[in-house]
Amino acid sequence: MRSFAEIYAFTMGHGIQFGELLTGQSNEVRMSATLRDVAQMAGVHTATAARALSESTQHKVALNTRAKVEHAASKLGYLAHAAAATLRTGRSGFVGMLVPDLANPLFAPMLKSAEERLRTKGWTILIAQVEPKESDRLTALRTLISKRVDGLILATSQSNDPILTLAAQLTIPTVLINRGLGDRRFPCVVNDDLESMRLSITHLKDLGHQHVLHLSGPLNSSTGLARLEGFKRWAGSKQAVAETHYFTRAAGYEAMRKHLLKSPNGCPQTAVVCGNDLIALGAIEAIRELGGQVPSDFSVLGHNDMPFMDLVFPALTTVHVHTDSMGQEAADVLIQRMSDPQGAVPATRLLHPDLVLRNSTAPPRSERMFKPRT
Amino acid sequence: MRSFAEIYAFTMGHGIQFGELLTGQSNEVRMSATLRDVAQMAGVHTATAARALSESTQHKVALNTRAKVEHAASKLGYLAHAAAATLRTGRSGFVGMLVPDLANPLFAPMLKSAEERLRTKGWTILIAQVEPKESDRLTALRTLISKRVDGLILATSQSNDPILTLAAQLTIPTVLINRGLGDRRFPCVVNDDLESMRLSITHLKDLGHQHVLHLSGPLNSSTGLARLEGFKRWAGSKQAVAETHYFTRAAGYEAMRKHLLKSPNGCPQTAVVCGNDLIALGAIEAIRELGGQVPSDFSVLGHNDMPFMDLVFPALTTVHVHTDSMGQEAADVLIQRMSDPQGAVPATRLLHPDLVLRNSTAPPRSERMFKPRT
DNA sequence: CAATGAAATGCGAACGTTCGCAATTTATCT
DNA sequence: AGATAAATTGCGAACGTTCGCATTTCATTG
Repeated sequence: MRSFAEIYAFTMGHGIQFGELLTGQSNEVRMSATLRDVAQMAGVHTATAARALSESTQHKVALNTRAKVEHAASKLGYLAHAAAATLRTGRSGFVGMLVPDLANPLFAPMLKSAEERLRTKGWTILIAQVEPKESDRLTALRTLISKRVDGLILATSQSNDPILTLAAQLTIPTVLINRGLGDRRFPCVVNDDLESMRLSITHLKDLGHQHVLHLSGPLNSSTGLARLEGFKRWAGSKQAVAETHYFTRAAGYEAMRKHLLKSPNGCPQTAVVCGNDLIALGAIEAIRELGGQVPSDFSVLGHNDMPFMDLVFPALTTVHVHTDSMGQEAADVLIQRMSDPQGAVPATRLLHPDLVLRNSTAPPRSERMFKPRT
Repeated sequence: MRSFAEIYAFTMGHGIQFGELLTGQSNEVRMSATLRDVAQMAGVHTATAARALSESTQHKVALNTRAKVEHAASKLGYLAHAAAATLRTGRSGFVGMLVPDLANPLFAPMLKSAEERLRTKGWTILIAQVEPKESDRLTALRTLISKRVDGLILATSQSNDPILTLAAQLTIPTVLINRGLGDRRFPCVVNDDLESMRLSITHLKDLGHQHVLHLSGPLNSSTGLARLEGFKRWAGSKQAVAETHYFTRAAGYEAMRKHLLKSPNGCPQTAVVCGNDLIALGAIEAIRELGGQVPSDFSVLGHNDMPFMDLVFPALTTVHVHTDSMGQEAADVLIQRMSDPQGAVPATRLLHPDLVLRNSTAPPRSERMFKPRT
């Protein structure tokens, strides 16, 4: 434990000065100096102290009073009580962010870049991870509302999600991220999934593939839906499609396995376009387990280009989604909406994806059918 | 846009009833019914309404008044104003979490599991990502303090971090996670890095390795330091060590490259024990670039077992750190401290790591020296 | 120097909740 | 029934900030 003197010298050097408030004995700081204390010490009224301390109002204060107040504030280690300000102003400085799964590496860059952007502008992120269960999602949202968030970033909305309705009703500035393309009520920041699929399918056609399977994600998610539409649009509606119920490795594994095992004559498809990278990883596992090789027996295409997809084996050909720009743009749009809630709802921002060629795609195999080993 | 009736029916079905408050015209909800509104509607005093609505006090209220109040509350879509409660009680229901880098996959599971645990107990996580810069870290912490967080989870502390001193001075319940082993002021939840190193070194010795290189992480982090100590302890202090200045792929690449190029007669080491998985991935890249193979020329051991380390090539032998239990335990300890701030500081919790054998380690090569291709 | 306007400060009420205490109602017991 | 205790409710102040408005101080000008 440092000595009192050391701590004092230390905090001084960082603009915090507890000296006057340390109770000599216990080395403990009085928890919170209030604005009144500061004002008293500076010999001014609380309102004046408040004005001196707030960026936006300090021009209304004489220079030397401001100095007095600032000195007192730092001497006392004054930190404004945010809750009191919130109560008075109605603004909290919070932005609520709802994500389905924090461990999903897809969301990390979004959260990171959004947080950065918002923090520099003075907002703090309240994070809420939400279950698939509808009532839980509503509860989570209500909690955030009761904290009086100034805005919301929703990365969790299924198509027709009740929480969207609630957010709309409460007229809280809201941005949908990675979901909800086409929702008229909110600005959205999404990847251009149609373009993604165009890139994917074009790539496969160039390689010579004729029969392609789409392992779509859950179709009650706007992402899953959009990618399926893109697939149909560019690959044609006669191509095979299997829905996975989650965007997970396990779901991809299951769906691929089931598909390979269901056709008695073997599988005609030579390539698999997946709703996301995790599904692709699962699909690769299933293919291997049933005696196939990637890419020689099946080309596998991922989607999103999560971290480390360049290091898996085989390095996954996938569509890079700019999740970092996504978080950033979402933050920007939200900041705009929070500053001017009356303004028109900004148009959806479509982010251009990039195809990343790696080693999980190749020309189709020569045999027409692939028969799984059993 | 849905019709008013639809929305009404919908929200009803989810326990929210805006009916009475929708201004017929604009379809807009009056932003917030207050406790006074609820009390008025129920024909009771605000205090009674408050008692009826709070879990902990509703036993003090007659059954039918409680019903009246609850009915009014749901009818009005009442949501308590958290800031007001905070102002009055001093409790915020917030836990602040400081992490160095949200995009680092190591922290995702910690955040996820901590959030889950805390949410079920009624806390909301305030997230703050902090720069390496000292003054920024202090600013971030001060922001959290001003929000009146009930507790702190710090995943960011370097050894001797000034923010620790600040947290200690303010006597805010605090838990260190993944860092800070041995700090007497706070409970810590950390991996047993000594044990990790024991497992790693034993494994390499069993394979027959004699000369081992340690690519340590930055030594101003307690993690880097602890692992280096473990390395020295189990491998002996005569073994080679190189410090990387960050826990990143790039830093691992640089350090490994530099090490391989610096010895004119070639490199005697046959195995590399890395401070974390990212460093290991970088090291592998460097080895490959200079004409080496993993594991035939060098065995490479990671640490942490981040997501997807089973899928990289070669699948990385590494030490699995139970980051999810870490988040959970940190949350539990913190909850305990928040409920009883006077209680004794709980002992450090050491989590047992597990060695995960995969394909990046093998018996040492036969040639004594490895000469990089230039 | 008085008059005028601008700049600086003071005043005090609100924001919505909770909590100790007092007052009231209801139940319990002799 | 009357007295006592217990359960229920009301009352009102406080938490710390901000903001409109009133007041004071200061500089400027005819």
